[in-house]
Amino acid sequence: MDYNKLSELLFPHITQTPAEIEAQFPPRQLPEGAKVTRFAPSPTGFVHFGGLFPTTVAERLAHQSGGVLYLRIEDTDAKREVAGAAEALIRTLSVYGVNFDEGAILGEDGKICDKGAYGPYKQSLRGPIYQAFAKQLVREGKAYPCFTTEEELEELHQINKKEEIKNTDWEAEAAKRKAEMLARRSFTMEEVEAHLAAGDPFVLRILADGDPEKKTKFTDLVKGNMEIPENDEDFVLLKSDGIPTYHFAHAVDDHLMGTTHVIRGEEWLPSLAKHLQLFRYLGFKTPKYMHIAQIMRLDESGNKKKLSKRDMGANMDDYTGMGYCPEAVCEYVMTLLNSNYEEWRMQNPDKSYRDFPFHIKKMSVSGCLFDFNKLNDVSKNVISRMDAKTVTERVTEWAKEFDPAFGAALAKDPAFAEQIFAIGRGGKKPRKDLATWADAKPYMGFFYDEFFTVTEDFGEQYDRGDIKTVLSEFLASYDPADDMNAWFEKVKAIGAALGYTPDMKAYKADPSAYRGNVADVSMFLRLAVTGKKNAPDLYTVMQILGKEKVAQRIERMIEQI
RNA sequence: GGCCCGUUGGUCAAGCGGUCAAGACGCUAGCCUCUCACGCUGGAAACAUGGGUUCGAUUCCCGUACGGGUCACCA
Repeated sequence: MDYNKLSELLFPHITQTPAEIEAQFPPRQLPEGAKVTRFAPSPTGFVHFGGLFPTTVAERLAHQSGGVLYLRIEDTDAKREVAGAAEALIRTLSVYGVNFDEGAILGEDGKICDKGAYGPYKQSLRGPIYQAFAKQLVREGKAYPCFTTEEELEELHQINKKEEIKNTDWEAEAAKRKAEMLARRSFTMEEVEAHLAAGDPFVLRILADGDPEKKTKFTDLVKGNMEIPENDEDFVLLKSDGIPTYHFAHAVDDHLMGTTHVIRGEEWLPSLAKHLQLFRYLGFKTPKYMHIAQIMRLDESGNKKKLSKRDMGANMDDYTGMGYCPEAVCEYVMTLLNSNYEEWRMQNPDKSYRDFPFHIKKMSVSGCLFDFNKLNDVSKNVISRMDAKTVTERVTEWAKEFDPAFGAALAKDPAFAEQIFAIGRGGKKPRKDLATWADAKPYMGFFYDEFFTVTEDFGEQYDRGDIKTVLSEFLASYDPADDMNAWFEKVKAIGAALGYTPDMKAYKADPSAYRGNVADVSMFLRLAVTGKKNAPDLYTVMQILGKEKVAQRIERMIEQI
C-alpha cells in the first residue's frame, strides 16, 4: 500500500506539515518548575462540583509554581453542545477563584475570545491542525480510513447501550469485534478511491500496534505506579466531519500548547493506554498525568456513586441559591484536596487558601463522599471570620435575589442590620450561627416587624400570672440607658420577688425550693421580644431594637397571654 | 464479563514493620452560661477477609469479597 498516496487521497486540502505547525507553537519560556495546566471542558452544561475539584488542583498547581493555567474549549461534539454553556462555565469558575491566564476567555462584551499565543483555543477551530497530524499518521501507516457508517456500526453492536452491557457474552463479543477490526484493516487503494469518488464519509482510525497481554509501566502523580495493558483497539482519531475525538485532540493540543500536567478525573484512566500510544505515534513527549479520584454520593440503596449532574450539590450554581459563599466552598474543596489543609488552616486562620502550600502527595487516592455536614462546619468558620459589614453586605446581596422581601428590609437600613450581625462577632470565639446566607433570616429576622412572629410557647409548667407580672414589671422598669449589669440586676430582682431565684447553683441544688430561676425569667422576656426561646444575648437584642419596639412587643404579649 | 483503580470509626482522614491506631465533621455526656451560639473537658465509634513473609503486621506479597470506573464517530 502506498501510504503517501493514501494520505494525499484522504487529505488533499492539507498542505501544511506538522513541522510547520510545530514552528507556530514554540516551547514556552517559563521558569524552572513552572507548571502549565488547563481546564478543558466540553460546553455541554454547567460546572459541577466534580468538575471544580480537578480544576482547583490545576489552578493551584499552575499559579503556585508561576506557571500558566489556560482554558481550552473541547467543542468537538456539535450534537451535545449547549449554546452559551462555555460563557456560563467561565463565569461560574471565576466565582470560585479559578481565573485563566490564557485561552478562551471572556471578553469585555461577555463573549468568548482568545488570549495567548497557542490558539485557537476552541477545538472546533483547529480542524486543519489535527488533520495535518492525521495526514502524517496515514503517511506513516499508523492510521487508516474506515468507511463503515455509524448506522452500520450500531447495527453490528446492539449492546452499546449501558443497560445491556452487563448481560453480554463478552467473550463472543470480543471475538466478533476483533474480526470486524481485522476486516476494516484490509482494503485496497481502489476501494478507497471508489468511496471517495462516491463522496462517502469516513472516519480515520489509528492502526493499533499494542498487545493487551503486555503491560506498560506507568506512574501517575496521584495514583502512583501502575501497569496498564497496551492498546489494541483501532479507535477513532477523526470523526466523519473531520473533527477529532477527545483522544486525538488531547494528544495534539496538550503537546502544542505545552501542557506539563494533565489533570483530570480518574474516569480517564481506562483510556490512558490509547493516549500513551498516540503520543508515541506522534513523536510527542508525554505530559505528566494526575488522575483525581471522583466525588461520590450515596444512592438509594446506600452504595457510592459518582456525583453526577442531577445530584443535590452537583451544580455549582445551586450553591449560590442555597446561600453558600464561594470562599466556603473553596475552603471545603481544599480540605478534601489536601489532607493537611485543615491543620494549616488552624494555624493560619486569616490567610487566603492561596497561601497554602499545595502538595500533590497530600492528595487522596480514593474517592470521597460529599458531606454537607462538613461543608456547613467549614462554612460557619469562614463566615465567623468575616466582619459585620461584610456579612451585612453579602446577606443583603443574596437576599435581594433569593428572598426579596427580606432583602428589601435589610437594605432599608444597612447600619441597623450591621449592628445585628455584629453581635458576638470579632472576638476570639465568634458566634457561628450562619453556614449560609439563607440561615440569616431564621437567626435574626425577628428584628424586623414584618418577620417577627411568636413561634414558640411558654410551656404549661409556668404560671401565666407570673409571666404577666414579669413582663409588666420589666416594662415599667426598663431603661435602655442601663448597662448590661444594671439591666440584668433588674431582671433578677423581678424574678426573685416572685420566687424565681437568681442563684442558679442554689436552684440546681434544690429545684423544689423555688418556683423557678432567672433563666426562666429571661425566657419569658426573650419569647416576648424575639418570639423564640433561643436568641443571641437579650440585653444586646433590646439595645438594638430600641425601647419603643421592646415595649410594643412586650405589651402585645401581655395582652395575648 | 474483560481491564484498571480502590478498601482505617457514620463521613473526611493521619499512619509507611513494633503507636493505648492521631485529628476534623457528625453523634453524645458534662462544664461554662439568662437561652442559643461560642469555648472547654470527656464518651461511643475503625485497620473488609483468608493465606503467606517476618521475632512482630493496619503497614510488604498473593488470593477472596466488596465498592468504584471503563469498554462510542461523548467528553
